[in-house]
Amino acid sequence: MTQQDRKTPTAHFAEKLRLAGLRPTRQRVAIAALLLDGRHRHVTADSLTEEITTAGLQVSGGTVYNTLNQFTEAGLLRRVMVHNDYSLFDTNTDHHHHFYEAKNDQLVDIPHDDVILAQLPAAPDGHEIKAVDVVIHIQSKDS
Amino acid sequence: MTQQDRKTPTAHFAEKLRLAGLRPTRQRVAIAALLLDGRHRHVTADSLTEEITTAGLQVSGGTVYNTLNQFTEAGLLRRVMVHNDYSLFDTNTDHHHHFYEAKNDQLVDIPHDDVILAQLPAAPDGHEIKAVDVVIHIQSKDS
DNA sequence: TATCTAGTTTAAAATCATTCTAAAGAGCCT
DNA sequence: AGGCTCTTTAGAATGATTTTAAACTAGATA
Repeated sequence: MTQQDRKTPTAHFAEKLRLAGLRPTRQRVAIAALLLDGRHRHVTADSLTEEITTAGLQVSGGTVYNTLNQFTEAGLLRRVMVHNDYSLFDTNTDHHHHFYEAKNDQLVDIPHDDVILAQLPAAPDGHEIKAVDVVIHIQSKDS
Repeated sequence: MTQQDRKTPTAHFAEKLRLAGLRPTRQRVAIAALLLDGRHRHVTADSLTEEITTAGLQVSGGTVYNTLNQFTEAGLLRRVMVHNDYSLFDTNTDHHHHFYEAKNDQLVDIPHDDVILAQLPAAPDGHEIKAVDVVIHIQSKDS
């Protein structure tokens, strides 16, 4: 982040959205400021709504869902698939994998280098590989 | 499958359910006969209901869901996580991975040996690895 | 075989995340 | 400022899944 960015944080995120092909509306900039600040974490529509409220902001429920989907579509967020109960989004879009503990619905990042895929199958004819997701399901030893 | 199994298919599946700790009710045996015959495929609550109907059987919707969950819990089926729209179950519980094409919601098995994980991280303290799922997202080259 | 009881099934209602709707509002180009 | 399109909004709608309470059944026991 440059000094100029620090002076006008809103402009920084607005620009980021523009680059992603998204019109920087008040709501999108606000959500971008919360989610795209570089911190790596996992959010849900619900947890994000809570953050927004806590921050004293106001965004309708539908818009929270729309924004989360649009950010994901634009590559600003990444959807993580570990269960079917609700959607999880990862603010870290770099290539990395996850530990998942079902019991506590806990998701933990695994550094990129800690998983080595020595061999992958070729994609079926006419197809190409877009992404490889590794989810390591774990559980408490005493359970 | 032994010759005796062939003579009394119902008894075969009833036994299988008992071994899994599930009381072999009419409904569970019927569903087991459809899903646990050794064929490897992916089903949803919906597609299973259709199969049941086609077979001229009758099982309530709630029971289809319950049974799918119980079979999964018992290790007779495996839940596959590729999207949040509805649950997918794999009749192949052996260790293997998947190709997934989001556009057509198409899931394809990858033979066990075609993926080699040369290195895995240690599970977080106090935890152990229960399963490792690899999903390779693919897409049509011309899209 | 009749009886009992805990576990199951059922249809219907309830839940809950998510999407859709139509109307009001806001970027942004000229 | 004007205008056109994209967004937001509140609320309704959707749809998969779970829950409910009552009717039923597998399997053990007498």
